Amino acid sequence: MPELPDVQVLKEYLDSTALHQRIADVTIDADDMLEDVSSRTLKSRLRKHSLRSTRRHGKHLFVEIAGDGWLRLHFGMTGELEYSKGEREPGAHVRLRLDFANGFHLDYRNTRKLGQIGLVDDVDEYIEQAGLGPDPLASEFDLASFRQALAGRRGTIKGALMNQSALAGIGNIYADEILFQAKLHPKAKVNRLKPKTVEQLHRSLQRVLSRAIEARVDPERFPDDFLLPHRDAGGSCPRCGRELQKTKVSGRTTYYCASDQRRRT
DNA sequence: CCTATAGCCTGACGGC
DNA sequence: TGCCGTCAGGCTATAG
Repeated sequence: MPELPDVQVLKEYLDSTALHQRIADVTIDADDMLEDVSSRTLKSRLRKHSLRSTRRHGKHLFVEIAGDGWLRLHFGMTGELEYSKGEREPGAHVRLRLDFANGFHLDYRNTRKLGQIGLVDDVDEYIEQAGLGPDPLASEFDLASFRQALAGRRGTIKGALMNQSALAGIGNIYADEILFQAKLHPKAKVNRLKPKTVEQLHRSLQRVLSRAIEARVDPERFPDDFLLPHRDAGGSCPRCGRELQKTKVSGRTTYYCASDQRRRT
């Protein structure tokens, strides 16, 4: 699930709950999800420190450990965070639990283990080294940056939007939504797009991501013209009412409106 | 540069 | 009820 808007909501959740408290204990059950760090090291880097701030880039959440370094969380398809109080043992899919001195704990849960937990010294360096593209919600991500991100690419626009080294943060779901809002066919070729289309796509992209965040990624609070709540077999287009098409683009299940998304340039 | 494919891991769902 | 195949919103490695 967690794409850029979801991770932003998780970031704000963490910001409003788990910062500035001493970590009394750390439980890890995620050996195969740990990225370049041992369970032991991670534990000792976290314990007795507190979390100071967070940053998000694309689908990655970085949590500053007072003292030094950053905890990097990637959520894969099934990752989530929960801050709560209680003595209960971590549930089956809790990969990381931070117990705070105030009796609360923060759980990073991930059913399918497709995410990652890591430690990085320098966030910008990590982004660079991981080859992540720009974050489309960063203030400096203007039309020129978007053009730059698409420059020299071929293939489908949907594939390009989901390519994390072109742009960081868009996944299958939001790619569909952005293309729907831009009234563009998901198989349109990137290098065939008219400047005007790229401009419109840039607007749709920013609008979709920020609206989703405003709605706290709750489909019930999405604008009425969003595709996402209808993105299911048998779902119909919120604009024209026709049944949505289901197909594969760049290997991913894709829903679109054959009538409203005819444009390919 | 691109695509398609398989694989990582687990749970939900539909068909029999 | 149980078993089995399929599929899922991430990402990588491989081959072409």
